[in-house]
Amino acid sequence: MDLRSQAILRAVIEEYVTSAQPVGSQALVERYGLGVSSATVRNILAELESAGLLTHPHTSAGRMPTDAGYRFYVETIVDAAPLSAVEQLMIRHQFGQVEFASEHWFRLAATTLAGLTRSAGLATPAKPSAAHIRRVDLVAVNERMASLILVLREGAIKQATVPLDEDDAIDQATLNRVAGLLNEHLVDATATTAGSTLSKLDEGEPIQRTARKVGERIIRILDDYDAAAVEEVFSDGLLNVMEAPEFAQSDKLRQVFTALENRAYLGELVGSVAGSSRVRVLIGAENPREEMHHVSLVLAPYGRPGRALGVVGVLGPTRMSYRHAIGTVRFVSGLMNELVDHLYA
Amino acid sequence: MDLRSQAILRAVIEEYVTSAQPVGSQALVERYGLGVSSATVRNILAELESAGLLTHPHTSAGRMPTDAGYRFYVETIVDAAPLSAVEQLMIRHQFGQVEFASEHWFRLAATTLAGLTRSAGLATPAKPSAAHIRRVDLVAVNERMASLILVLREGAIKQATVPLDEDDAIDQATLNRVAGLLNEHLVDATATTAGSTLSKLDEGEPIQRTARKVGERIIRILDDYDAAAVEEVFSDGLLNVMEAPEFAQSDKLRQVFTALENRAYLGELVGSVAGSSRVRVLIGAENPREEMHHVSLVLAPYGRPGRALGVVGVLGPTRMSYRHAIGTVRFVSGLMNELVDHLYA
DNA sequence: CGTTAGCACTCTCACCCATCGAGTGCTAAC
DNA sequence: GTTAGCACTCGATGGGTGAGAGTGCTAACG
Repeated sequence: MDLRSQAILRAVIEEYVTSAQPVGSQALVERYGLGVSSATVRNILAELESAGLLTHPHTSAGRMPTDAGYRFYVETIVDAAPLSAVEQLMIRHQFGQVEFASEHWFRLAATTLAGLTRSAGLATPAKPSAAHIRRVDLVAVNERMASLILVLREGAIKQATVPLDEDDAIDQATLNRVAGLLNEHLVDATATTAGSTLSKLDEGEPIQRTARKVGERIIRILDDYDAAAVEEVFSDGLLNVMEAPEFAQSDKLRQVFTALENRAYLGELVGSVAGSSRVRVLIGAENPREEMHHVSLVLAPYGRPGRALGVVGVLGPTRMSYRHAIGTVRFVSGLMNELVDHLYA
Repeated sequence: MDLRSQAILRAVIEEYVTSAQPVGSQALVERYGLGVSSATVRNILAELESAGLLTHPHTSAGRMPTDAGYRFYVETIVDAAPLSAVEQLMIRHQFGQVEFASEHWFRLAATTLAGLTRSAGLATPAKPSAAHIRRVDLVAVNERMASLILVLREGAIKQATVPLDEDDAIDQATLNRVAGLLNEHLVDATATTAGSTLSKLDEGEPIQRTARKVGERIIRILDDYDAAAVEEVFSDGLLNVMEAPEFAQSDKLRQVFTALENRAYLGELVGSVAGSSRVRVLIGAENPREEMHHVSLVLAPYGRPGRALGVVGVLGPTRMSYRHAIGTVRFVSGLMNELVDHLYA
């Protein structure tokens, strides 16, 4: 496609993104220094339309981009707009303020994305392919119950109660010895390796027997953690999307919200992105989900392939600033990469 | 007010709650066996209107309740509708499925309320007036940093990193001794009592010196926890509210959502409810917040007065089924009471 | 041959107006 | 006190109209 046509397509898209109104040939000539008359622009607009990149809501209206138009724009016309140094610094600072645990970061990522793009921010926690034990702790609750606290290398903390029999060790001092034993043997273990380690414990010895019982509970927790699909998707700034004029009659948006509540769908989405290592853009009807045909997603994975993977991204109207969104998502996913790396360093 | 008028007010409200349309005298006579003609009903409707309990959108339209009408209905005409035994059992079962920690319960409470009332469910965690230490644990991260894990009796787990100097104890074995010392002295302490206990430690002895340093960090965590306003308000089912026809043009609802994002406002709300021990109903313009004039809140506190207090509730259009909402909120707050009691038993 | 001016044409939007019907409020009779 | 009857009000609906925006086409231009 010739360069002038590209410039005009770009102008149409960028005008439409800000105004949310179909763009006429006149307006283009006036607002963008194209150096040609409106008639010429009209000819080109007609070509772009027959190429499927623009449409017409009706004969006497201006042009607006199609999904294919946005796709072409994203892939060939513009590059992502990187964040300014100031913005980058501010975001890094914010991440420095929260506790050092992946459980907290992903929420902040969603909030940050929402604020920067004035769209909805989405993020999932970095889910490890197999969680590793970092620390085991036992606290006596009463004569029949202990509270188990399990710290994972991934930054998560899990808590559970373990019932104890009469022949188990039940006072805090003994529980401390049990926990000591478990820490000695299970640090850095996963669900799989923990199993074989435990089987070596001596059933005859009381401390070891209790340790084994607790260990089995630990394995159940790890299994649950590993097996859970998308454990949680945090979203923020859905309000921003509500403010877009195309969603004034909230019908379309309600469908989007409903789709977002569907765990299975989110799981698919995350899965589809996790493979690649780049920012993925899903424009309108490119999304297999019918309800999402009026919105676009800009998603990127973060974390360590094969270890822990999460996804961050932005959801907005198809009429969104892809340049800005892609740049922002790229930066945030990069930052999350760094953070997760620290957990494994 | 005479009984027949009450019956008619009740009929208007219950009809309006389901139909969302102004109710005419004819419809009332047909659908509710009132035993009088529509003309008589009209006379009474006019009285109810001059009493301020009903309005008119315009001359030739039916009647709809005012906020005062709903208020009268809630206070004198109907009682709360208790949940069926089956529903109660199902809910109890669900709460049995999640981990035993107040941090999880309040989310489930919001989700449950949303589902049962088909409105938005709100819940805050039970915030203790002063958090109590239940367990301290230290894990070596590297030569310069330890990870501090603090378990509170209230069910919360806090994590922080503690920087260590050269002259501190830094290997895991030593950290275990430090943690042991802290557990020995600080279990059941609050921020206040922990301070005086720590000051008794001997600065000359290395283990005790490190313990003191960690202890100071612990106090900071406790202070933050105690001082935090409403730490979190979890809401679920905002979509249910979006589906109400009065919010078809999403403008009003957007204001509500914006108000809900305001922490300070939520703090006020929670504070206002925490005092009483009953279900509190805030109907439309009774709410001091202008943005909330088109919605109603049904709130109830839970927890132990003077110890840990949280709030659960429902947000819906003023045109909501108060009977059902009040019954449901009452049950859920009662259930949460039981659960929190277990933490202190 | 690409570019441009001119112009007829199309379609939406906003506005007006008449009609319709639901529901009221009043009056007079029961 | 209750009811039938009736005039009246006011929103909703639908058709008609004019203005305006923007197109597509044609013919002239460099």
